[in-house]
Amino acid sequence: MVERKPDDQMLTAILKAVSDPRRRELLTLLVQHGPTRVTDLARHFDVSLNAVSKHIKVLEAAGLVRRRTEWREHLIEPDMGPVREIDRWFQDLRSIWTQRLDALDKILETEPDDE
Amino acid sequence: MVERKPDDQMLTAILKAVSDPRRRELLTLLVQHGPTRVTDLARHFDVSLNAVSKHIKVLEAAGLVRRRTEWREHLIEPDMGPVREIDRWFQDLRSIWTQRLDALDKILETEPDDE
DNA sequence: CTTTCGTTCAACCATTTAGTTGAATTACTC
DNA sequence: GAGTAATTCAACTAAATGGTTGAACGAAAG
Repeated sequence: MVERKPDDQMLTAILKAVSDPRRRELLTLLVQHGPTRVTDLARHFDVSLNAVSKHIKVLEAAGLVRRRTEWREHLIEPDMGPVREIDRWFQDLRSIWTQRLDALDKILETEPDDE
Repeated sequence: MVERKPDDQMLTAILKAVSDPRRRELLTLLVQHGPTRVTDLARHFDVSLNAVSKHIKVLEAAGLVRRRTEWREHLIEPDMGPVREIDRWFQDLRSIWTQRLDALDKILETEPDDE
């Protein structure tokens, strides 16, 4: 459910997930401390446990964290994989951009005077 | 610890801006065709001109496009600059991540017995 | 058997967001 | 002067989002 559908939808999910500061902070905590229980993650914030639980679900749906359930304890761990999707998109964008500029340069080269 | 105050807000604005598929498409059009009028951009979508105008404002607030107003015609052009902020954040995150894994490796090295 | 623990689920509420339609603006053209 | 063009602004609606509180669940501990 993580990749395999390199669709725009997945990219949207990933970007939406990290566009929330709380979720970015959550991700930071996770890469700092490794697999962590939901309750322990929630301790770092002044919002309810439920709010944190929901944020984790969003990150999970975006494939940015995985969950290892050991009965009532759910260990959450980060997965940086999906970030590649973001990188790829921006790289594509930049490539189109520079390509266009190069083409423009060539035109200006052959046609020195213009209005 | 996480250094959240200064440009976290900017990062949020940028990520929120590109998390919308319509706005990503808008950006793609812009890097493909260069400076374009609002009306011409709107032609590519099946939503109202006003909707597109609002999307552009969001992109503008995030610094992802600039606007050159030549009387009633507003020329919109992309600015890839802010994308660096995104890159930087993810790079930071990954750096923390690999650093932690390295530290973990060292521990496992000296302590062959696992718990 | 009752309590505790870690977590999700369900039902709400407030705010934000993406969309709409209908002005208002203001130079140029008829 | 009236009409047109390109855009924003204002007001509104519907849906999504982030937050809350109050269950419920089911193993473990007392």
